[in-house]
Amino acid sequence: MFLSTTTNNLDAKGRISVPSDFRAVVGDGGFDGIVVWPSFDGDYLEGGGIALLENYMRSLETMDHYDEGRMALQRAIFAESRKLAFDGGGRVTLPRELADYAGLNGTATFVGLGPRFEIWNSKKYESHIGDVRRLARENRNRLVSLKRAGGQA
Amino acid sequence: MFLSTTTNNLDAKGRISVPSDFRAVVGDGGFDGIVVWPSFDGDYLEGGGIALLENYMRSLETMDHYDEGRMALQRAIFAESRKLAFDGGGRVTLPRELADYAGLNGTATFVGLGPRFEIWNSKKYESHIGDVRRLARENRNRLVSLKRAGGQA
DNA sequence: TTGTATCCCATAAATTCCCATGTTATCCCA
DNA sequence: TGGGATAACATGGGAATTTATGGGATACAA
Repeated sequence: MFLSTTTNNLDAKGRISVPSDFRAVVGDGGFDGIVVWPSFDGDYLEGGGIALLENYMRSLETMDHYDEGRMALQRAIFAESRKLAFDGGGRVTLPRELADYAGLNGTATFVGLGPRFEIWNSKKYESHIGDVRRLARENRNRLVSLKRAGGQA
Repeated sequence: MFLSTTTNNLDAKGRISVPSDFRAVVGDGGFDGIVVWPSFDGDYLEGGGIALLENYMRSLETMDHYDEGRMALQRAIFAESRKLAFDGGGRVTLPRELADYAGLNGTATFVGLGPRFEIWNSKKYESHIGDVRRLARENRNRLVSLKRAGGQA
């Protein structure tokens, strides 16, 4: 599970350290790295381990072959995804088109969201997170009912 | 279940002993430690075992993927949480931003609340607990009716 | 060649691990 | 039911390891 938020440097070669917590999560799937694609919800990147993409593939298989949504998801996620391997220091090299899409320069912010994570321009994320906190507070009552449904600690 | 209230020292390295009762509770989920995040409700921290976050994750997955509130909750909870592993002595290192958020220095107070717990600035908690007692007294009748409706105790 | 992608090495800072110690709680046995 | 032995806990300090990060050197391709 991807947790927490970390801001790391993006160097002149396009390299960035993946937070060590995140590296520990993606140790499965036989690929030592992460998978990243441009979000279709905004100008940031989404990513996860290879296992996440395999899950997506399995759920797509349950959808109708000519379902518009299915095809859109396939194109938006699979076609746009890049496999990024870790170097000896736990970094990946972010292809320029991905960095450009998310407006990344100097630093980038990894945001853990449970099963997947996002990579944001650090400044944009800071201005975005305020709204998120407000919305979360407004929706807190829905989480309380989840707590009741959800078992032990 | 997290019970009782304990005040422990927060040392210069940001380390603090997790009460041994609490450590016994979080032995599940394959992670030997706790998860802590800043409360939505005030300047203190909330925490629990990794299993609590996994429940949140499962429950959020049952909600509509494009629900604004769902996404806000996901961002606010997972992105703000930190996994804190126990050291050999049963302590965790509290990241500076969490300690700052809760105004912790010198000591901190762990408050067991059943499925989760809170971490407070000890002084603040002492002044807070007075209000809590008053509220509990005012709501005593509601607890009695619960007892009649429910099972034991 | 020129830009790009890999790989290797170096280093400062942060984090984790390990050991020591005083204190408190628990156990055991006469 | 007194202790006294034993174990568990909270806590401090230092050593060892891991991280994050920068800078070459090398190989490849446009």
